[in-house]
Amino acid sequence: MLPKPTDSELEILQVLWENGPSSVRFVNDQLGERKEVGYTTTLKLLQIMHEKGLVVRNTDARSHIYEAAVQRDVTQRNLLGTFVDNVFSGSAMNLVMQALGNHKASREELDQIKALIEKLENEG
Amino acid sequence: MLPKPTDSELEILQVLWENGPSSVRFVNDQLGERKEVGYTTTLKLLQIMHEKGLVVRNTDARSHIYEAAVQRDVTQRNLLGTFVDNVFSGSAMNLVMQALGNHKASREELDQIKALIEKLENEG
DNA sequence: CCTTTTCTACGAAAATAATCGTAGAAAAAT
DNA sequence: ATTTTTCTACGATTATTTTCGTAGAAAAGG
Repeated sequence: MLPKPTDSELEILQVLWENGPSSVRFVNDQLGERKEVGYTTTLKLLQIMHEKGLVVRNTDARSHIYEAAVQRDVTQRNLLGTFVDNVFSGSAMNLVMQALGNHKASREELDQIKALIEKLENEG
Repeated sequence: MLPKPTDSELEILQVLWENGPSSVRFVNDQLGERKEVGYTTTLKLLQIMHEKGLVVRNTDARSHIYEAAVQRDVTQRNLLGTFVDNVFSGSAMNLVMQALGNHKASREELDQIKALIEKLENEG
């Protein structure tokens, strides 16, 4: 089983998920738009993530190209699971209620959710 | 602004939220039901949490009584906020869909959510 | 060519979190 | 009364995460 990405690793994964295979330079530039971060810091993190198996890389060219080795939705699901356990004592419904109640949802979003619920009702 | 509780601190807060003001011994016993943890570890954590302002304590008796200084739902809301940012790029709806789709929700739970949605629709 | 820039690798420091050992006081047990 | 148990305080250690400096090779620029 792959280890859980840390917060910093997650920031990098977001970049890779949204932009596909990328060089260290590119990832670092993307991160740099939100907060200052040293180049070798990003490099080191990507190397660690490579050791962990969170990313794969192509070292043909001098500047290596990194790519996410874990799927976005799978990772989100895993992290969501432990988050629900830690913060909501395992009650996903509790979390949903909290998220819905707090977020200003648009009509379209609410409709989406209603559709999903009906689908679930017809399955179960 | 109070600092965000760490994972271990959160475990302790769960105990305090569910049982009200408690001694170190009681908290430690509760935690001990799920995993082995040294008494002084729990003590130390509670002392740190006290410094941070996450708990208040009564030191009248020899064994001090600790109480959560942060509300459960407020804390959950805060943590949910940063979690949504970190893992779901800020999209709470995305998280809700993921949570709903993945969780085996009971009919009662689904009804609850539908009711909440309708309430939201009538407000917005 | 020679200089400057751009890489990777590696190690280590800094920051944060978690765990525990020991000492000494107070209370409880015998 | 003496021993044993139960506390707190405090410091230190360990583990984990994050950050960065330096060295040396490769590429690019002049």
